Formats: sequence, structure tokens, C-alpha cells
Amino acid sequence: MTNADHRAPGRAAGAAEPGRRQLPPQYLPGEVESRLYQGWVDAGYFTADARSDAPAFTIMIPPPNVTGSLHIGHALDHTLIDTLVRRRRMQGYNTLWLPGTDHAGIATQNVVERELAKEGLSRHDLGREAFVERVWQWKHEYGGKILAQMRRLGDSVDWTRERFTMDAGLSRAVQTIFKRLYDDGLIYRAERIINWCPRCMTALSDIEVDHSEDEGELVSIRYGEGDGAIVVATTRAETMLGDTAVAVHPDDPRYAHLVGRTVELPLTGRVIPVVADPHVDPEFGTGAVKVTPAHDPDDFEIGRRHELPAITIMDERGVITAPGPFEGLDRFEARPAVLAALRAEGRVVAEVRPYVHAVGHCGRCGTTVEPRLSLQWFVKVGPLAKPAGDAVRDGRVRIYPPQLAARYFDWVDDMHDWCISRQLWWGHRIPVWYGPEGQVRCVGPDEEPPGPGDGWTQDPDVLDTWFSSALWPFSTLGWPDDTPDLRAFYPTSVLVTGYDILFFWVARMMLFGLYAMSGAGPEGAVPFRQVALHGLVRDQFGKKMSKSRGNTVDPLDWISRFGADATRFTLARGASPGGDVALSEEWVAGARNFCNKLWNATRFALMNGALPGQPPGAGERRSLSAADRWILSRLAAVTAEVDALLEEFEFAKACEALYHFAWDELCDWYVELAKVTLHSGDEPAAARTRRVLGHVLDELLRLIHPVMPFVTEELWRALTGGESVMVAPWPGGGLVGAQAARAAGREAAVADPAAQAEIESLMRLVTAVRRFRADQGLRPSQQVPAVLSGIAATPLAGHEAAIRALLRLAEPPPGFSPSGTVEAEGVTVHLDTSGGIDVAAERRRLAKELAAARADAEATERKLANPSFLGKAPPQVVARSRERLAAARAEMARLASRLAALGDGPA
RNA sequence: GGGUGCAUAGCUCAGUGGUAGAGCACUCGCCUUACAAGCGAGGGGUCACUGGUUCGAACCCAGUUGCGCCCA
Repeated sequence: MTNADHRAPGRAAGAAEPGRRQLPPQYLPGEVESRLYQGWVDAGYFTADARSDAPAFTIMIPPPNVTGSLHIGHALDHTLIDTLVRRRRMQGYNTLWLPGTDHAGIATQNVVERELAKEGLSRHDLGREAFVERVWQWKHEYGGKILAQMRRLGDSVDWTRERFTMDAGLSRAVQTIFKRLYDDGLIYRAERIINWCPRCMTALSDIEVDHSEDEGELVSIRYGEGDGAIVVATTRAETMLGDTAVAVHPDDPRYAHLVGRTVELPLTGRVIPVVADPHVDPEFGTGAVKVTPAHDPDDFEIGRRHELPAITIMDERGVITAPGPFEGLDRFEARPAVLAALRAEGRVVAEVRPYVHAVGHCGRCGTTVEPRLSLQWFVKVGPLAKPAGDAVRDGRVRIYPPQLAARYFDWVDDMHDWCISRQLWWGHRIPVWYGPEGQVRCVGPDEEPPGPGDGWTQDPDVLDTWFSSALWPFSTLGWPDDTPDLRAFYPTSVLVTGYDILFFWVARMMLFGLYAMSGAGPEGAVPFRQVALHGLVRDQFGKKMSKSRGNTVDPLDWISRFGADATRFTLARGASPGGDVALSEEWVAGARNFCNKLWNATRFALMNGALPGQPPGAGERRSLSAADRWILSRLAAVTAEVDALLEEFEFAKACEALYHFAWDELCDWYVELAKVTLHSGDEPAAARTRRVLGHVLDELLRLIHPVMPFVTEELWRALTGGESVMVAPWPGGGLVGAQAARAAGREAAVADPAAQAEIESLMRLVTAVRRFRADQGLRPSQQVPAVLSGIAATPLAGHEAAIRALLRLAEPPPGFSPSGTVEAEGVTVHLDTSGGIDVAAERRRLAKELAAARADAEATERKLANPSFLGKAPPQVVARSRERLAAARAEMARLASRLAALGDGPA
């Protein structure tokens, strides 16, 4: 068989087989991706089976905000999840990745209110019922955007089980758990200082407030007169209108004489007491603080301890309501106005400006949060938090990376009660009714609420969106009913999400999962067995992505331009447990190139009749070439490595291992060596190599498939004619011990250190000669006559043909006279460079290598001359040093003699 | 203010005590029929600083500086 037979298009051995075909020379992702995804859905590959006997593997999507679109953070999260899910599916698990969205109370209400505003309407113009109806309309029309975008990324989610937190079933779950918590005394209503957003007009929980260091002012104000005067410092002068005391530390001698007396509050004429409270920091400011119980959480506590009145001076929009000249001013207008009035009275003692201090902002809209005294609903978290901490402490739930567990404990072990009521219309309405006589009734899902005719009214507020998200791992499976899905898929296997929502969501799922599912026992109640936390997406300089910086990446743009696989690979390749992921367009282009590399490797295989499937078995192993045995050995090692890394959520390392194997080993060396065999005319050897090449590619495509599903599917089908790589067995360990053991056994059987050493030696020799050729300015394509001497005595004896082919060395003509030589691996290569060699270049090269060898030898000599080293270092380390020294000296001798020889020759 | 992490090549990052690695970027040479989205070769690092432990430190310890994150 000649070369032309193999290379002619359409004549490759596999071309005629069903399902196999020739490929164009470049991978064009757009066409492939759109075709494949719907095919997977239609084939039912994504659909889980609650009646399956196979062990379940369940991941719940961190439900994206229904108003949202797919941003790069989702793309990262989904890439990692899909990688885990696809691998488990190939391993034979009954795999469920459940998709859905949350109703995002504040965000969604804001979106629809903005729409209404364009029509000149407010939600109050519509009324509650019509407004909520309008939000549902909006949801039906626009709410599916992100779900459609997930298809483009390739997410293998079970679309038949899509859920939304406001679905009837999930709402029933919300009402059920509310009722249970209420009846257990774990939900209560109380008047407290909460975080209030005057723009969103609702309460927020503590963790929905972002603190930032902002520039403000610190003003010292004198209250009272003469020796009864006291100076307080504040950043919020306007709140003095609501002051009901001045507090000092009980041990502060400066103020001891004032404690128990009163001062007159300026501008108001109100007389307020001076109280002693250990909470006051004598070091801060003047050591005396104004106390505004209705507008500061710390002051509220002081007020409680001293039974002070709490005077609310602002309405829910942040507008001053205290009667007087400031009434009707916004809080930020009131501050300078109050200060001006105080200044006019000569009461401002000092002003520090700018004064940097921590200010809370609404996590949703950025508005400065106003601490506000109001009646709200709370979850009493103490009794729930203890089991949530214990589940991680005793290993029922494992957090990756483990060091982030510390942050989890810090929070969960010292958790404040959770404010769950929101003054919104869009959300799960609090199922509590108030009767005409002041009765309070919490209504369960199967109970009839009291009729409005009897004078009962339902609480107007809705629940925090996170309250329903906290039920997500089981509400999505049909809880509170005992459904087949709940039995099959709870507890979920892994939760994959960013460390930034460890508190918002992860911890709260733990609280509610352990509470609601406590009937399932300690092992069965946890919402997930593993928590894999990833980081944030950053730009190529490690900066956070933000619209204001202008460094954001739109994943859909990348998918369009580079392909979903390239986008996914770029994300996965950067993802180590808990680590942030840096991205740049250059890197995604590199990933796109990798797709193309795989494409062309498969194209080469198809052109050359590669046969996928099982490689030659143990009996035939001895007849395989060293290259064949080497690549099989490497494949087994990489398979085991990737398998283990993915178990540990080491996506970056797994990707790197695959990239290196595919590109640097398979493509750069094995394919080149295979060409030699395929063209050698040794048909039995060529046939064996076709099988090895086909097998290695087959398995490699399977290994890469979880990360890059599209290109691998297209190539795998072309190569094997199989139905889908999605449902092909995973090459590593399977779901049962026997299969895992078999994989390990196979690796051991295939491992071939001798072949590995041989090929690595070949690589070093080839590289050394290529270096010489490059130094000498020989074109890569130029055939150079050469003689290899000494090769027979080395392990490379059988590789002369391959070495000649890789180096483009021609047989020496009669009367061959070499003009240069290269020594490496015990082989001397004499080359005829046709017209003398560049002695200066050769001398530079040799001198450089000699200097390196000398430095190495000297450093090692110093080490070996040290008696302490010889006495205390482990013997194998000493032995290794001796070997190193011997090798360095041999290299020096070789290089010195080469240099000497050159010195004798033409300069 | 409390806690915590990081500092290694131009950039992003691996590297758990035995003489420093990857990807991308960079330089040079190549259209060598799988792939120019490619091939071959090459250059590039006082491992933040100071001190300590050790035969030996990028790695362990202490301190310093700088940056980041979480919580308040």
C-alpha cells in the first residue's frame, strides 16, 4: 500500500463505514452546536428516571434570577456543573441536573415597576392583584431568556423538570415550612431596627447590605450649656432630631458628674438624660455619643437597656417627618440643613471632613441603607444553625476547598435572626391572618384561610426570596409530598456555586434542609453531600469584572465568536477549588485553537483509517511499536489522573492534563511517529497503529467530552459511527467498585515504563538535532543527508527510520562527507549541511551549554564537598547528587571536545 | 476594628524541604498535504523584603512591606 492510497480523500479505510465521514479542515462551532443540542434533548439523554436502579447523581442549579441573562459568572458555574454531570452520566449514574429560576422579589418588582412608569403608572394605580398579574405576564414573556441561553452553553439539564420558585408546588413548600417553623416557635414577629432601603421601600436582611468605606463627615456638637454641656460626635447630624439620650461609658471620669443629669437637645428644646452604658467606646470621638434608638441598631439596644423612648423622625422614603423647619426634607438634604442651624447656634465644635467610615448600601440598588424601626417577621436561627454547623463538622457535608468551611462556621455559629418579611407585592405572601380582635393565625397549605367577611386580613408582606431558595433542593422534587423524585434524588450530590453566596444560599439551604427533612435521619436530611465552591470571574489582570470598568465578558459573544466549547474550556481551565478565574480574549482564542487541534487530529485519523474501539490486547502487546505502547501507557496514566482530579473538583488541573496529553504528546509526537509506521509499507504494523490511534482518540474524546461537549460529540460520531459520546462509557472509573478496579487494573497492565523511556530518549535526540538545524539556519523542509553512528548500541536502535523521518534526514549519497555532528542519547548524527556550517553559531550554542553544565557541576561539587550533607542527607539524595555530578562532568567533557574540534576547523 | 488569604517569567497561575514549571504573550525560522486557529527552535525569574530553623528553604517559623477578601 502506498502513501497515496492512504491520503487520497475518500479512500481512507473508515470512510465507507456508516456514520463516518471526512471532515473539513477547520472546526466551525456555530453550525455544529446548534444542530447537536436539540438532538440531545430529543434523544432524552438529559432526562432523569426516578425509577432507575442506578445510583442517583443530583445537582440543583443555583437558580438564576428570572429577570437575568446569562453572564460570565453563570457560564463558569454551569460549565463546572455540566462537566461533573456529564462525567457521572457516562459513568452510568442516574443523573439529574435540575434547571429553574427564582422569582427575585425586589429585582422583578423593580423591572415591572419601571415598565409601568413608562406608562405613567405606579403599582398602586393597578392595585396588588393586577400588579402581580402583570408580573406574571412579564415572567411568561421575558422570564425564559436565561434558560434559552443555557442551551447555547450546552447545559445538560433535565428540561422536563424545570422549576420556578413561584410555581404552585414550590409555593406550597414555602407555606408548609413557614407553618411548621411558626408552630415550632422559630418564626416570630417583632419591632426591631432593620435595614431599610428607601428606594426599594422594603426591609433587607443583614447580608443583603453591602458595606463600603465612604467619605462622610464627623461633626462634634455641643449639647447643653455651661458645666452641664457635653459634646457628641456624629456622622449623621440629622438624626439628632430623634435623640432621646446622650450616653457615656460608666467608667469615664470625664463624664461621671453628668451621668443621671439631663441636657437640652438643641433645635428641639427636648430635655434628654445622660446615661452610662458599657457599650460606649470612650476612645471614639469625645467619648460621649448621641442616642437615637429609632435610627441606629446600637442605639436601639442602649435605648432598650435604659428604657428610652424611640422617636422615628423619617418616613419610609427617608424624608424627615419630625415637626419643624426640617420636615419634608430628604435625609441627605436635612443633614446640611440641620448642621447649618446648629452652626448658627454656635453648637458645632469641630468638623472632620472628609471622614471615611463604613456605610451600608442596598445589595440590590446601591442606595444607602437606612436603619429603621419597624415591625417585621424573623426566623429564630439559633436552634436551626447548630445542626447546620454540625453537619459540616461531622463530615456529612463536605466543603471544597476545606478552608472555606471556616468561613461557613464563623457565620453559622454566630448567626443573627433572619429578617424574612419584605414590603413587596411580588413573592410568597406571608400566610398569617389578623383577626378583628387582634387574633393572629398562621395558615397551613391545606387549611382554609379566614374569610375577609369576618374582618380578617392577611399580612401584606411577602417573604425574602432566599426563604424560598433555601427550600430549592427539595421543593423542586415535590416536597412536602413524598414523591418518587424526592426519594430518588434527595439528598442531592453536589452543590456547585460561588463562595460569594455561601451565606445567602448555601447556609440557608442547610438550615432548612436539615429542619424539613429531619425525618430522613442524619444522613438523609442534608441537602447535599458536597459543596464545591468556585470563585469570581476576573479579567486578564485579575481585576473584578464590572460594567463601570468596562472589562466584562459576555459569554454569548464568546460563544458566537469562539464556540461554546472554547468558552467552557477557558472557564474550566482557570477553575481551581475556591479560586477566582481570570479570563481574556487571547485565552479563549487559545481554547478555540485547541478545539481545532482535536478536530484535525481526528481528521488525520479518519484520513488514515484509524479504527476506534479496543486496542490490541495483552497477547498482541509485544508486537506493538514502542510508540504505540508509549501512547497507550500515557493514555492510561492521564485517564487515571483526570479521573482523580475531577473527583476533587480540580478542573484546572484536569483540563491542563488533557490539553498537554492531546497536544504535546498525541499530536506532536504520536501522530508524527504513526505517520512513519502508516507509510512504512509494513501493513501489519500499520494496522496495529490504526487501532491504537483510533482507540486513543476514542477515549480521549470521551475524557474531554464533559468539558467540551460539542466538538467531542461531532468528532466522536465521525470517528466511531456511534450514537453519542454523551452515553459512551467513561474511560476512567465507573460507578461501582468493580468497574473502578478494572480501570485501575487496566492502567497497571498498560503502563509501560520501558516504552516510555525509549520514546523520551527519542524525543531528546530529535530535539537536539532540530536545535542544531535551527542554529544552522537549515529550513525545516530541507532534506539533509546524514549518517547515524552508535545507534545500534542504544535503545533507539529500532527507531532510525522514525528519527530520519522526523528530522528529514536523507540517506547519505556515495562519497558522503559530513560538515557537522550532533551527539545526544549516545548517538552521533553526522550531517552534510551542504556548504559548511556556521561555526560561530555552533560555538555560541556549545559555549552556552558548557557554561550551564559547568555551573551545574560546580554547584553539585560544593554540595558533595559538605560533610554535613553527606552525613545528614538521605542516601538516595546523596546518590542522586553523585549521578548529577557525573552526568554534568560527562557533558562538560563532550562539549569541550566538540569546541576543541571546532577550534581546529575553519573559523 | 476583628478575621483571613495572597505575593513565583510581561500577564494569569501550578509548584508541601533536594538546583524553578505551564498556558498565553515575546524572538527567530518555516505554507514540512491533519491543523498557519499551524510546525520547529529560542529568550525570559534575587520565587516581595529581613531574619531564623535546617546539611539543604520558593516551600517551615518570626517580623516587615504591599495587595485582596470576609465580617463589624
